[in-house]
Amino acid sequence: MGRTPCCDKDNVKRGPWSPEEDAALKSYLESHGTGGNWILLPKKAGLRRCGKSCRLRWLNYLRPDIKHGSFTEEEDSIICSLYNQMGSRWSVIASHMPGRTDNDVKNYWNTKLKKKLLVLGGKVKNISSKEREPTITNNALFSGIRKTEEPQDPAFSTFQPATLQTLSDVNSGLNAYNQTLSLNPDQLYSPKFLGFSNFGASSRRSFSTTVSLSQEGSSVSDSSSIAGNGYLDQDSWFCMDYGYGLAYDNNVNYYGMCFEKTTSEAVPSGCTDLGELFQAEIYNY
DNA sequence: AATCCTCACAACCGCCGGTCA
DNA sequence: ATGACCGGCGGTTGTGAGGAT
Repeated sequence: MGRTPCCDKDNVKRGPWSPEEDAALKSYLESHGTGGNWILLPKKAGLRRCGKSCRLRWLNYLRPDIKHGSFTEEEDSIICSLYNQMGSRWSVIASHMPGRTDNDVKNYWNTKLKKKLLVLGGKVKNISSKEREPTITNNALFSGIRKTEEPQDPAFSTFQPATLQTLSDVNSGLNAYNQTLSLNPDQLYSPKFLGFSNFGASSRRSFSTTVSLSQEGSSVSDSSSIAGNGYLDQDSWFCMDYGYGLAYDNNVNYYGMCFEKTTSEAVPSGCTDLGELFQAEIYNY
């Protein structure tokens, strides 16, 4: 026994809404509201549509406060960061972006952002403290990681499945990190994550980046103080919280950040949660 | 010009949780 | 306590436009 359907599927119109239907729905809602019942609404409004369909059309398209048009880089960063924190809770993510609907955000993620980010080939799994074994490479954790496209840069054609070690056994210090991570306050959207930008440029890798950090990752917030020349070349690593990141340059060429091996070298001073810190290799996407 | 392919986005489907009789 | 109903949500599919061949 399934649930009773919300409407008679044989007698309702489906598919794209016509301008006339839009006008009828909008007119009715503006003068009467929903009346607390979407199921009865189409009949009252003279529409041969399912109530759910009316609700969706209104919420996702007809509502006056809907923002149409392209997503901004700021919105990109918000989506990526919140997705990193909470996963596919699109309605919650959309609630942080006035004028955007959960459907908008979901579609945008699925059609654009995910492709740009999924160099990882899958969502990065969180690692419990139990799974963290200092200095032990844990291939299994990242067995699913792979590039989704051949790298543009021949230098990265030898991509190997990612491996991972924690940094929990390394000493604190600055010497391993000779790249500048300039913190851009404009990208600080939430206490729960930070934006790093303006890595500077090498001849091959010019980009700024927004790195999503979990709450614990706030411990790396002073990474901007890392001494360096502002350049990140193809062999460079940088330290970030567990998660994944989005990087893009001024031409909106996206890079993925693949968490990979760690080093016995030091992490920046101020990184207090070493168990959460890994290194990421950056790949062209 | 015709066909195929890709992409973006709108729309649908089915499940879940809250509410209420 | 139970079941029906409804709204909300996330996953998935459908559709049309535009580009490539």
